Amino acid sequence: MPPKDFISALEVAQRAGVSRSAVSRTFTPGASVSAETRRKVTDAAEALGYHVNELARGLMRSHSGIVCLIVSDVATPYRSALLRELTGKLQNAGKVAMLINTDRSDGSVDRALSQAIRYRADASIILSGLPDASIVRLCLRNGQRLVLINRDDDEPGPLKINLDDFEAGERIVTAFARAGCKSLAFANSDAGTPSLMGRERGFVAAATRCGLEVSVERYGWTGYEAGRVLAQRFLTRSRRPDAVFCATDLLACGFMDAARHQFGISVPDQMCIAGFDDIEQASWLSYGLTTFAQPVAEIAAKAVGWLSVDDNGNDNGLQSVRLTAELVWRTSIRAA
Amino acid sequence: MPPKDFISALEVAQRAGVSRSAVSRTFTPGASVSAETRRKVTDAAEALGYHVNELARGLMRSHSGIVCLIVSDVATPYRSALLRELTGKLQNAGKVAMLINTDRSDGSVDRALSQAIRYRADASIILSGLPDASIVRLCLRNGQRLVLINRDDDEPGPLKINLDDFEAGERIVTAFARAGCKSLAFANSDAGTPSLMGRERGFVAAATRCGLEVSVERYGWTGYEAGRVLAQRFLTRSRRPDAVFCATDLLACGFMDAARHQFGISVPDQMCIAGFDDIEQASWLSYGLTTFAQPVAEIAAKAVGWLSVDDNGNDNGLQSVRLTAELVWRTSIRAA
DNA sequence: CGCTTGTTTGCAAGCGTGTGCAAAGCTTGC
DNA sequence: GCAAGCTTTGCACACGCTTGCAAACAAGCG
Repeated sequence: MPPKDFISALEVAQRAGVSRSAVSRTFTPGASVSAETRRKVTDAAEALGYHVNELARGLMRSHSGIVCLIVSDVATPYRSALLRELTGKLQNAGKVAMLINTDRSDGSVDRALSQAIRYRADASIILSGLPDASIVRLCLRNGQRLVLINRDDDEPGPLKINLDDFEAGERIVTAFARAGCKSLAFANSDAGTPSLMGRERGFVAAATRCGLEVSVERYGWTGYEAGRVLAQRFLTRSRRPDAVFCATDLLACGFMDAARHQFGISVPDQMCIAGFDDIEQASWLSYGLTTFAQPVAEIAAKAVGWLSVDDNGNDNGLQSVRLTAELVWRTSIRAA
Repeated sequence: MPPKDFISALEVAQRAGVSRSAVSRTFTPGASVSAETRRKVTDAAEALGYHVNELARGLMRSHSGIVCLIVSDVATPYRSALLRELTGKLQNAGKVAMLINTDRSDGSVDRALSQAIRYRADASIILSGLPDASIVRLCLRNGQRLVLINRDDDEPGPLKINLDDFEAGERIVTAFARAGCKSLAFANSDAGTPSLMGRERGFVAAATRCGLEVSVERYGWTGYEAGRVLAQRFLTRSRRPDAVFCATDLLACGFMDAARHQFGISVPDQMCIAGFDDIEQASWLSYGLTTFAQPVAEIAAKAVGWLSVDDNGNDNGLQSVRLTAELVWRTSIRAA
């Protein structure tokens, strides 16, 4: 098999007996071509197996159609669900997703963004980490759009999509109180993300306001294993909490499993548990976790929608979106 | 903020007081540049915020550095784990991943591949679906490499990575037999994928060879819900199986949950269960699922490695790789 | 038929980069 | 001091496409 190069528009033009511009226009929506030549061109293209070279096209137009998704922990249920929504919606909008995995540590968000620039991405959507202010400015200066999801940053320019984490923390306190819980606990990771800390602050604020005992532990990454460790810490205390809010569903699953299988605690009879994210596993029979649902579809819709607003200068002022996480009731909190 | 276009090599050259070729060579590894000019160029580039335009570069060289990952059900644990490995390894190899989501039904793998062609991807890795033979040939003809993971196809050209599904099906039968199980069951999805069917065929072959009772049910997609439905079907029969092999861990989780919580069956005492994939949830305390581990890291390594072999014609004959799925023992099968 | 208006079409100038080629510069050895 | 050899540099072309511009053409109208 000879590594024959790709078919070019010129070859199509020659075969169709028209000029190169004609074939270009045929594949440019809204260009002026007669039905006759359009047919000749598409026939020739079909026969030759021609596909427009988006690289060359992106060189001429100033936009490439590429959108970078910058994300770590791709394999995590919440992240992958968001990824599914984003890629689906991006494709519907005629864009294509370039996935950059920032699992490796050192300043890799900045490296990811610089790669986005090298490929002249129209936009970048950041799901993990926080980029340096200087590179953010660089992106914006070159007309690259930027979306930050659940990463609070005050730099103006990027669109920031956040949840009502603080209020969620408050709301779950009243749910616990209504279930008759007296001694509350917050199980957090020590990642210190603004969203995680927001949930924590709202939770302890509401608890103290209600005169309820409340304590906090932070440990490790936001995964299942950390949940088990946190359970260990809380449940070996002399006085055990009877309600615990986990900053993440994964933490909650680990916590619940440890509580049940290692400490023989019955949920929700002896202890109420709530989580955050509403990952698929939260609805599994073994967990039945009452949790706050991340509106992933809505998040993705907002992000992609913002990318598609007209580029005619009017930035339409939108800088920040705040969505609410709905509490979905299952069986890990006693009925009132 | 003026949407000033990106900095080009020309501007860097002017500022550095050298020719444009010099700056091009500075950013081309292995090109001939003196230390003096290299310094001048990198300084100017730094000051101006210059980043090589990979689109233009890909136009000149015939390879773009882009590798397409074509996948459906991104949010599924096994798929997202594979995705994590692939993106990580691709980046280490200096490539960049373009993610194409084929969740939408109609012939979308073909559409995905045609997009890969339009962006002149160096290669495509297909995790889901099976492309049409004609478009496969088109890709190959243009020097695009193709990797099929767990999709058996006889078309020569692409690299095919598969597991020993049939043998795994056989091996689990002996595990069940050793645990004293008499009545075996295979819970499958009705997707009919070669890998799923391979497990099934190996399982029933070995079971009948051992003179054990065996029955098969197929239903729905390979997810948790289907597992629950399959449990319903098997466990409402007059004669219940005492060992069931689920084609997928997600099926197994659904099956186990239904068996325990809806039918009060104790696993593994009354019933042994095994799965396939070794997703993270399999190791969670609530499941402790004995299952075959997909060697995701190895799969990704093989795939990416194959993409990086020298392009100097010698296709090194490698067309097909067969990896073995190791059985990891947990607690869902009784000890011998 | 001539004039005006509107639609197609081809030409050619870019877009930002890599790279072969030859000129220029530097080093070395006699 | 000069020829030979090596390294560095600039020129100019190519890559495949879009698009402004003007020429060509078709149509409508008096």
